Amino acid sequence: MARAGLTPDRLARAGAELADEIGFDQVSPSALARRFGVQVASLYAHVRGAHDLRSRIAQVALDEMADRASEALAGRAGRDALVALAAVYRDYAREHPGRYAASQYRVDPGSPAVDAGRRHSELTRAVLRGYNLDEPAQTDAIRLLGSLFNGYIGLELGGSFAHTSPSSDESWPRILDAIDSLLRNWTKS
Amino acid sequence: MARAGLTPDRLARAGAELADEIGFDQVSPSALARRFGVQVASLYAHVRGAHDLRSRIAQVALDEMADRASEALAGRAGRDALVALAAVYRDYAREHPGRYAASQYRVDPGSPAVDAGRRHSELTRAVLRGYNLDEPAQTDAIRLLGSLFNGYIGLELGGSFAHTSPSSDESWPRILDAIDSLLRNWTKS
DNA sequence: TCGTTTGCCTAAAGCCTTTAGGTTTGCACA
DNA sequence: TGTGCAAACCTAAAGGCTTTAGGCAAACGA
Repeated sequence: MARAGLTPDRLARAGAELADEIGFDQVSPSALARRFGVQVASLYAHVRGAHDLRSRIAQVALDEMADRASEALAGRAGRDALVALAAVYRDYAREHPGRYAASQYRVDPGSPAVDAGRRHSELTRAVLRGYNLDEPAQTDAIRLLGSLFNGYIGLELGGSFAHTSPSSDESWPRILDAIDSLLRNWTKS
Repeated sequence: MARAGLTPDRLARAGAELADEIGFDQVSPSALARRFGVQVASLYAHVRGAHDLRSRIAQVALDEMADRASEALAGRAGRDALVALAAVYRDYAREHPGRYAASQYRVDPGSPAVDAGRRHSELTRAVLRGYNLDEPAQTDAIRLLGSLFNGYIGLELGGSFAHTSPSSDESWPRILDAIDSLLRNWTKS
């Protein structure tokens, strides 16, 4: 009987692919074992259980997004950086809806995903360097941007903006323009 | 054997309470039957299945929030209305985390929850009357506000803003101030 | 070559969802 | 006051998912 070569990492990566195909909340030890042609119980040697598996997939997604964001922000500042960061998240969510859903998975404190969260904060902070905000406005702005991106993508993926005009693609850049202007004039608000 | 007096409505309402107690995704036909002291199969006479049950709970939550918002907006305009609407959503989410989670449940097109969604849009549109935006900026602004509220509450409930200063309670009004200013100057952006 | 570790297996318990079909309850109406 | 009927609730059962326990065999070091 040839071995499948399972490792926690390969499981997480395959789980991420599976999430994009069948939806994150359909991903389970059971579904993943099927994909590897392996008995369900075999997964439990590599992963503590369903929750652990999903957390690892979340981690994969958060890391991938942070990597993309890092790359996109290199050499950009101000409005350019803002638009680029926004595009990274939105594009990632559209290319990989399952992984994006995974990134929203409630992960328990102490997990490495908390660090990934911090990494995303820092990337947003980098964007804000172009706007010269001082504390606490900078933290407020990080929260605003995080909320807006998450919220917009969530609603868009949920279909809230479909079947209404203007299209979501048209609204998005105009909203970013408005936010750019807001950030440039934050103190004067 | 005394009857429990089940109806689709009572099930949805009890499901909403249960969601606040044990978390929305723990709510299931099985859990609800336990609470009513009834066999699981009995629920299937009133509700088509787990998905239908959760959709009905989502509906309850969306309606309750819209009712509160309606009341809160009466007699308010401009910044007051904005702050009041934001408070309705945020307070509801904190008082009823399970119900709030339910309101995010992906509901299929054609369901009455779609109308509830429209009702929320209209309430946001009412807030914007105080800012004199014309189309398509008004739709953009509705989407911005919806995204921001949903996003902020989601992150806050997920603990993303805990353990960092300033507290979420401090950031929130400042963010609303910034948004108020943004809306007042939208065209000039 | 042999032992040991490790990877994957079978088996089984316990939970959940859903369907099928039976019994009882209580209301409408004679 | 009885009687019939629709509904409400029940038992039974199939099938899926998660998790634990213990067994066989493959790979690897000595």
